[in-house]
Amino acid sequence: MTITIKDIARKANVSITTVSRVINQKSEGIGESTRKKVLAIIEELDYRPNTIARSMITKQTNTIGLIIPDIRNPFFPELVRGVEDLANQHAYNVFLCNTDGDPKRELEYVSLMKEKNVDGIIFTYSCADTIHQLEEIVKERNIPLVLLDRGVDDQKFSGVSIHNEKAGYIATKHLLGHAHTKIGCITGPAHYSNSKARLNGYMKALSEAGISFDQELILAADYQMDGGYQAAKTLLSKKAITAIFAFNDLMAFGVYQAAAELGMTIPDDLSVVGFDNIKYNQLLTPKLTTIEQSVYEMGEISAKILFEQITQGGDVKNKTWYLEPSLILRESTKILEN
Amino acid sequence: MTITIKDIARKANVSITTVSRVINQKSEGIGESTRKKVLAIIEELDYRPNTIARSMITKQTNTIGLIIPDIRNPFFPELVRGVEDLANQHAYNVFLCNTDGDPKRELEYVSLMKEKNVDGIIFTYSCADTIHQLEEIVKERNIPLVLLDRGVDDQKFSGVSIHNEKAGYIATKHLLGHAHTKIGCITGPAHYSNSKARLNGYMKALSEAGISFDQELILAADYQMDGGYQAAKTLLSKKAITAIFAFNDLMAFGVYQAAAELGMTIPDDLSVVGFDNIKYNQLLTPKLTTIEQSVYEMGEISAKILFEQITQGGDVKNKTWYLEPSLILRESTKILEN
DNA sequence: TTGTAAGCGTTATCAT
DNA sequence: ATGATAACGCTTACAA
Repeated sequence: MTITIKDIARKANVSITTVSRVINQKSEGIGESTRKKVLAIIEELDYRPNTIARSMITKQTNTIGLIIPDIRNPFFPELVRGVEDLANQHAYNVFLCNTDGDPKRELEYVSLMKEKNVDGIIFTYSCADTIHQLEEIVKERNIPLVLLDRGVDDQKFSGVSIHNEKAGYIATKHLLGHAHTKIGCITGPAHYSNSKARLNGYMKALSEAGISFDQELILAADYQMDGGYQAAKTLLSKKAITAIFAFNDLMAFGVYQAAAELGMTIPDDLSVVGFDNIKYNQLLTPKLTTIEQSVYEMGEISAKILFEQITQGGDVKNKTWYLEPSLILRESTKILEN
Repeated sequence: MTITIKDIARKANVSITTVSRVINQKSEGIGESTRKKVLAIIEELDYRPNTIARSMITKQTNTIGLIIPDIRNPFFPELVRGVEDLANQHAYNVFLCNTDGDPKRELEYVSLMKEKNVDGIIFTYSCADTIHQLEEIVKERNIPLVLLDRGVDDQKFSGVSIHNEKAGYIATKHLLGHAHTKIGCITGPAHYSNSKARLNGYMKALSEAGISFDQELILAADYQMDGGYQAAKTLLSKKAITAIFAFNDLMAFGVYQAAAELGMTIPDDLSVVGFDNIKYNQLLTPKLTTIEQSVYEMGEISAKILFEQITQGGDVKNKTWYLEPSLILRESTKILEN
């Protein structure tokens, strides 16, 4: 038998109300002697309050849901850890949910989290449609939700993201500064807001430099290594490209493979810029120049915003937070000679 | 206001018992007409039962705890995904907990999970002491627990792990087969059971080959990249080593770095075998020969065992499951010439 | 086939 | 300073 507040009360010769009071540190109105007595018995019996019963009344579970596409994508472990660490500091636990970016599963998990009565949700969604239904599901019970990395620009929810347009701009500028003008671009899925914003940055840099935009240099892929590989092969075969900007590191890895197959040397024949600064990408030869995202921090901030919403209860104004991107210079880019 | 079973009952003109029955698919004793009526109203009001209230009675939360050292260690995402996928199939959610291998946090999380009334725990612990206190904490309430990757040999709990000794044996055998006799060994922390077992395999292969064991060729590190780097530097400076067996890929990456710094070429001057077959380690040049662990599968199996224990309720016999290791031949090992 | 009522382990309200 | 008791939303005997 698990031991309950009743057992403590009985053994201490007090009411369960009193026990409840000492448990919850209600300082007012508790005799010092009884408090000590109760505490001693709690200790002795190693009693832990049943959080479920407590939740029933308080409507609080000290639990949040973290919904992401796939923890195996090396972008996410850092982020998850940032969230979990902050949650842990607040005595919260986190449910981890993998959707694979499937709209159906995304919505299912949101509903599931609601059923589990989480106090809040942190969500990286993939499908643009999701957000509409999301509003409906979430708003009815007014459960705090923070959007992560994607779709934060709508301002319908709070959100945290890197400043993607600026990042795209910086990366492209770097390549332009190295005399490249034929810059291939491997984007993420066309409907991802982060991919769109990065592309805007790319185009802005180009137009500032007075270089006309060539649609044929742009190819959308899937943020996966193999997608990057395929796109690079296509890109490199049909155009005289001297540089490629891949919208994430995974796809940049694919570019490396394609280049190797085509007998091109990086950075001599081809400059490459990635995005994310995934750990261990410095294992590549040559090391990848890339845009840094402080992913751990992103997780932390999203959790911080979520907890603000949770504690302030409901009708806080949405916050959108943009992290500053920075370019990590390594060895995969080079000034174009000829 | 959130809508409850009462609302449904009232609107359907039935008792809450009846509603409860149709929710829980108790087929017996429900009139087809009432069932339909109730179902319609549930649909109409988009009613979801409160899982918390349900848990209070059933003592089941459909939730498991997954306690690991650090999701950022590339070994774990695969594993976590394996667990989560299987959990999801069973309509379970998983709490993710990162301990950093800190004994205090390990125990804290176990207690926390107990307080959250999880139906079971999957646990990768680091500290050998942990397991004793673990028994006490867990056994009292008889909560199903499956050990992962480490410490499974004690048979005090169910567990899943690769057959580490065999793996160590295979890796060493491979190197011996390539005429290497001075084989350096970078192990994990000395008290980790998986590291010990791998070392046993190493020694077994050596002794079978009639090669005397040299303690100086063995160096313990921390399963981290930098630890591998440091160990390799020490190892390579003091002995004429022609091959290194690193007990995980991360440390093997460190070996690559050390070799590069010392002007050694892999595999010409040094053969390297890793362990884990982490994704993207094929990005290395040359690609790393390593021991494959089916980590995703490991996660799945652990969850499978856990669910068996959960459904069979308590006093099932502990199961220990060993996965077969296999050697992935790539480019980092070479027959020793001279 | 359906309903009444007890109970799960807490917290919150109102007395005392 | 302390206690009775209702309430949280559900499941489950037991009755009808």
